[in-house]
Amino acid sequence: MSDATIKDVANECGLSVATVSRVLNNSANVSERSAKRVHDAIEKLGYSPNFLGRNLRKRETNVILVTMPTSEHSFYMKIVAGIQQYCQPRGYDVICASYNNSSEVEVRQMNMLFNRTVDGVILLGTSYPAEKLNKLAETYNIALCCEGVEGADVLTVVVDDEQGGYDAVKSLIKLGHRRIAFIGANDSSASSFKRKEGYLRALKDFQLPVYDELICCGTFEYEHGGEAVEKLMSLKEPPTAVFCVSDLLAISAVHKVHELGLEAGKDIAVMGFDNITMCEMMMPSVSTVEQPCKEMGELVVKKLLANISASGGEKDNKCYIVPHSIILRESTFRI
Amino acid sequence: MSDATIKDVANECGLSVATVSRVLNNSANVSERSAKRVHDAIEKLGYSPNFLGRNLRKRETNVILVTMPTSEHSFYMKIVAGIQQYCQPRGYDVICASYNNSSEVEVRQMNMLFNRTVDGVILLGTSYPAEKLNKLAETYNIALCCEGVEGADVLTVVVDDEQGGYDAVKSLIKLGHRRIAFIGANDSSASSFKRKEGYLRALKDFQLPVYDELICCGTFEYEHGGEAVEKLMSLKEPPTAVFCVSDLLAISAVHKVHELGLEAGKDIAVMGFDNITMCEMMMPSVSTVEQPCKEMGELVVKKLLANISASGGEKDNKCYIVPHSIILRESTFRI
DNA sequence: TGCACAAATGTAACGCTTTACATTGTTTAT
DNA sequence: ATAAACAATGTAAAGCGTTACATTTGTGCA
Repeated sequence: MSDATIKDVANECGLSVATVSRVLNNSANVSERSAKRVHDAIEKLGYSPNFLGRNLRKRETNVILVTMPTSEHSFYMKIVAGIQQYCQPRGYDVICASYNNSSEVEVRQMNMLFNRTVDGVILLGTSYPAEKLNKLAETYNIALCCEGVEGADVLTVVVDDEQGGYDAVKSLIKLGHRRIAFIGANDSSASSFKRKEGYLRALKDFQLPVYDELICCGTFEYEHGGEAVEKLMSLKEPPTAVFCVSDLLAISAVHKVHELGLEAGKDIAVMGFDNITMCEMMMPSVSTVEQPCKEMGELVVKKLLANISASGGEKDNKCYIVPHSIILRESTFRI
Repeated sequence: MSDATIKDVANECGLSVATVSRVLNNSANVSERSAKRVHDAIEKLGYSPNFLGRNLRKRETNVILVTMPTSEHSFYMKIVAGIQQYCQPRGYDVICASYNNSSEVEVRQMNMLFNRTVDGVILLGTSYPAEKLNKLAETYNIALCCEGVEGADVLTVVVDDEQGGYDAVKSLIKLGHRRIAFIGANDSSASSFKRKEGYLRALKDFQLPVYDELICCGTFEYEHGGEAVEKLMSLKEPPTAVFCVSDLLAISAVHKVHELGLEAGKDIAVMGFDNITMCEMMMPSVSTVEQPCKEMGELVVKKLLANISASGGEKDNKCYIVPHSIILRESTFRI
């Protein structure tokens, strides 16, 4: 079964391959009778068109690739869900590939773009520098989502990270906190850097001093959250609140707080960023800055598909900012 | 840049396309000098081979598809990580697609197999019945992982679900529990059904009575865990322990217990299945039956690739059982 | 020097589908 | 009745690489 080609179908029903192809693509100008004969033959032979041939001819694959630093993070998967939701009714397939934080693997995966295996790529984070991305965008259809790259004139969908950080810290201040710590990755991550900027601006706006010992820059790795908290709580004057640039770090922090015999949401307020599912499952549940993942996914792929269709010249390479929102849960409290 | 074809490269360097192709595939019998000329031309033109052409000719794509009911479950992603780890050094790419529990979407995704977009598929759960799978396996390279299908003679990698359930319940019994509840999906899920069988066998083995009111079959949805616990705890004689067929259900249960003002690991023991990352992050951390995800992923894809290579006849369609293990954490306790 | 053989390169068919263009058969308008 | 328009179908090229087979070039040995 099903190594049949369109030619076999044509022979089977006594029509030409062109007519069979027309039926397959339901083009105009094919008689009822022929259509039926073709369908019968397809049924009989268990024929399924070979997309390699079709795509080669059409110079398109109707497949969008989503790459991400790691697939073991539900945040990315939420975005993928949004992308899929938009693609499905439009005849596009979505495939994901995680490069496990290896830029080497990322480069390999981008080959799917170069060798025409996919029509476009959405990068949820990347190790490519801006110039490289700009160059790629000239020839191919690419987009960034949730992690922008400074200086990249590439279609991008992100929240306002700086403002998000600002709002998070502001909400902590409004709850009465004065000594607020920061736990983030290092500054080479655009989003972490910007969220820190927001943190600093909020302190400044509310005339709170910046204490260097309260600023913990490390990585996005889970462990870093706990380690930072350990350090913070051993200070002679520990913070009463901590803003983490990701929920994963926040959860790690909450955990460590508990391990230290303290209670998040009572002894120290913890705030994250992203609003991953786990925030609600934690006890205490974790306050955070929500990124509208589904909407971001839908928006970025909508724009990307538009670029793909508008194969002639003028591509949209704007940066779209989507609104974030503050979600207060049990891990924060009024002082 | 890079709409160059192999022909352009051939013209550029004054050699035939055959020679260029040989260089590209580093076949034997091509002179140093020619190789260099080809590489220079490729560099100059920014050429990247079109895989649609190549794959069409070679009748292979070197891509493996992994389908799953939902991508928002870290358990699946752990398996994918194992699959990727095995594939990467062997020149295969891995792509994932979630069908969001819609069999319609699943069917659509399987088209990638029929239309030769991928060389093989690994199904982490499926809505296909056994006969259908058997038929597919005749023509295509498919494998099941973590969720087997009764009666499907298809390459499969799973843990012994029945024994896993047995061992989980046995460990609860050893901790002194006598009234042990069961929270699972309905019996149409093979894994849930088997884990229940194991639960029942353990009760029988240790001469404990089966109480129907302690058996809660519903779905794999998060909410079901909490609802079941609510029901269980309102019984005149509530259980002292509960075995859940998945960690997600267990976590939901732990949550509800907390909401009811009780404490998991103290007032009631909760045990899950899978050992997803979240188990360790919970407070209390959740006891569970570990499935060796990475190993399962590696094994299933190893066998699948072997089948793909052995294109002639004798395919391996055995069912491989990998060992599970019991992990006791804070959510269980000695009574 | 000439022959046998190996290495390097080229030619062209093939894989599968789509589609511009050509052809045949019908219908409509004049 | 005849030309014109149209619907249905067919023919063959094109899309890009791979590879069996053919050809050319080069090497080693008698």
